[in-house]
Amino acid sequence: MSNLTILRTYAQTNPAKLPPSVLFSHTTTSLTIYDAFAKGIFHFLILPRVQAPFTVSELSSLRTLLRGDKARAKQLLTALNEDAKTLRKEIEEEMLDRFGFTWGVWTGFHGAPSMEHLHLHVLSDDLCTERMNKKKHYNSFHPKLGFFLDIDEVLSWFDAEDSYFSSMANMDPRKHYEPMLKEDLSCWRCNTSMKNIPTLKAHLQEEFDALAKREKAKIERRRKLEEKAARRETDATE
DNA sequence: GTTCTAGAAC
DNA sequence: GTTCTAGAAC
Repeated sequence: MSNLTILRTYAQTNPAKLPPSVLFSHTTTSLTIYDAFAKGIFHFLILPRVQAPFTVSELSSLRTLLRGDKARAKQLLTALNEDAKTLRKEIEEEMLDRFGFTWGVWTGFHGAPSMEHLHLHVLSDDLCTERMNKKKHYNSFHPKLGFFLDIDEVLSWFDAEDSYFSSMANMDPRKHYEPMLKEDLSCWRCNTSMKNIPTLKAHLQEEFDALAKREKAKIERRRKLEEKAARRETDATE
């Protein structure tokens, strides 16, 4: 099976036949799969299943979708966005269970995707997993570079002027998006420039650890306050 | 995606 | 000398 079209194959397969190592969940219109090369601790892809009136080729990428019927595209993206909201809640529950706090989860498309078939990334913003090894991996998710297209931003194009919408829909991936992957490395949280990937990853890990500490302390403070309030309540009724 | 490697950076 | 990147080949 070709790597470039594996997502297309999944999108055309009966979900019951997909292995649990691939499939996380599905609905009548979409599949949520684990990203095989997770760049965040949590990293999923939501794919639209191939169903009329959509054709395989219209669902090839965000670009092909946006260049097709506009109303239909908006409806499909809105549905994917709803699936993503549900998924984000599930991710946050698991974050609390496994890590004791929650952190950011991003939802968006790559401007120049490397695989066929529309796929919406839903990933946690830690970005220093084992699979994060190359500048282009990191830059493809950097929220300030423009390669990663947040779904809310994409949906906002539908409410903009037609000329703007069509300019975004017709953007040349090779000319517009691909050069962004070569930008210098910088921390997306604090903007500090980083000389290479190992340095960046160590820095991101520090940022993450500091965030974990702050967030857990916040949760603990809240818990203590609630405990105190509950105690006062009991005292008052005694 | 991975592996290999030349050359740059340190 | 070692670490790291980036491009080519697969």
